[in-house]
Amino acid sequence: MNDIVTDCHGVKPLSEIFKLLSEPNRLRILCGLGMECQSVGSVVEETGLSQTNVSFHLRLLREAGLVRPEKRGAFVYYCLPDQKILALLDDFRAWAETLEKPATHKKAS
Amino acid sequence: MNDIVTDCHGVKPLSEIFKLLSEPNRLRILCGLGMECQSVGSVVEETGLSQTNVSFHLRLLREAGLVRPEKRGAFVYYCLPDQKILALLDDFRAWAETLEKPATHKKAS
DNA sequence: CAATCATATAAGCGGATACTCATATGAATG
DNA sequence: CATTCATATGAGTATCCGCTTATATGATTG
Repeated sequence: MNDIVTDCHGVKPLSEIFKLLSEPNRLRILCGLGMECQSVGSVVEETGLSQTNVSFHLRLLREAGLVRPEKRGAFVYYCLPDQKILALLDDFRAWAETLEKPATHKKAS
Repeated sequence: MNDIVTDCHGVKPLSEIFKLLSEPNRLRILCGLGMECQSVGSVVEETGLSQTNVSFHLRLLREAGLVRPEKRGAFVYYCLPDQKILALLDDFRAWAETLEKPATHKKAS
């Protein structure tokens, strides 16, 4: 296990995935697709973002294969091709909550 | 499980972690600390990055609690406070490799 | 087929960020 | 204590990225 330490040069593709997840709105969109596929309009409504902006984010996620579009009439529904990402995100969040940030030292005034 | 889908608004802190991991050099640095603590100079040597740049990245990682500094004489060694992140990164990478990117449609010429 | 609705794309702006150069701090060594 | 070594910080710059304002495509409906 932990093959990652044996090949620290192959982190580029992984970092690109993280870049996609590093944008709060994008992560929120992805997270919103967790329960079920959603149309673009539905995502717009749920997030409060502009339609243009949502389409833009969805495109990035789609091009990376993180979401999959599905045409239904005039609508396009976006789905998670693999629900496993939700578990991964949860694992990460659980771990993140255990992080102890260092004391920011302020001088006593 | 998958609490993340029940609270898509609390993704901000998680996205900040991902932002830290989204920079290839930063991820490479973190990855290099997997086996053992390393001094700044050692990281510089291993990555080929400038000392200033390494210090800059290490600061961000440190402030987030992802790495922990340890003074040893004139040197500062950086360590992973929690090796679990290596497993998480590996899980993510394994999953990322299963992603099917959509066919970029080119016209037949 | 004209109009409308759902979604996608293009161009541009403003802010964030990764990197460099210069410099500062702080420890070891003579 | 002066010099050197290890690391950290600050300012400046160039690039990237997210968002908006148009505009385009493509499907439905009358």
